[in-house]
Amino acid sequence: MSNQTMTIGQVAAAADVHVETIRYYQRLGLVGEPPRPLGGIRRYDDTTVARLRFIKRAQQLGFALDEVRHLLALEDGQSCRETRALAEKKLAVIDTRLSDLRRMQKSLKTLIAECDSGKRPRACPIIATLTKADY
Amino acid sequence: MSNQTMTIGQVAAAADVHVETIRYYQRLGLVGEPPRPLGGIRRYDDTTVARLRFIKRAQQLGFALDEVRHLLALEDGQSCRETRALAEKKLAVIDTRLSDLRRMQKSLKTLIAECDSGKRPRACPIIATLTKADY
DNA sequence: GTACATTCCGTACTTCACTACGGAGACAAT
DNA sequence: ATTGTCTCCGTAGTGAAGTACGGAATGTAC
Repeated sequence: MSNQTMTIGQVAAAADVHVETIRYYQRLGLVGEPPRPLGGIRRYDDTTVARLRFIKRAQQLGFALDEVRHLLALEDGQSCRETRALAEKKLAVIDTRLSDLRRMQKSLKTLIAECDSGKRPRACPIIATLTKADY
Repeated sequence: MSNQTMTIGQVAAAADVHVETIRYYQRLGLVGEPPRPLGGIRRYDDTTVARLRFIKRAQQLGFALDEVRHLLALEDGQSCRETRALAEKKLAVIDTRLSDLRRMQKSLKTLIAECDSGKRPRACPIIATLTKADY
């Protein structure tokens, strides 16, 4: 299963992305292009599938493709020192993202709770709150 | 201060957005366009500033402009229930995102710790870590 | 009353992450 | 060996959320 046997379409199906997306990532250099046998078709193995899944998950975590490129450099890089530094930078990004999201979560929870506690004023408290003071 | 006295530029400054953004929102129907006195300039009052701040905060909470349009439409109608539903949908998205990020944070922290303890395997385990887990 | 800043309005450009399209060549099944 | 599906490659279009540009009119300051 690890030898180059899959077509791009099979890789796409396995990673649950579109063929065109793979080709787009290849253009961006996020995914490699195996050599094309003269007058033939490129073949892939499951490391490409793994890479695509990685990209997908990183994206779901809110990383832009440009940042994913750096994450992938962790995998491709040889220098432990460099790898560590990158990992730490990404960790800081994640920490920031987490606290941003926690703030949003808290606001929304409060708003919903106010909605539920029948003691709401005339207007919807969500609207009222959003209309009011600066965060 | 509540009568139509401000120019679009003053409104923009007060709400901390660009003039062009206001005009863009006007095109989208998120912000109204006061009538233009013949051969004159439109004047705004601070309700427009409030509206722009509302849009900004809703965006910070993760609402897309299209959803903001919905929120604004509900502002006059009393359908708190609908607004609540919208907020709850956003909250669910944020919750998912948070747990994904926490997982990523944990992975990276582990990675960095392994780096420090010097017993890191030959290859960077990031892709292995993130690829294996079924998110 | 002239210089400079703003407004108005339309159109076009930007970035991100794809998605679609079109035509030629390749491969697999009948 | 013909049909049909895939692959390859380039270019172009999409949608979200603006941002930039340019020319004419209008407003303000000195």
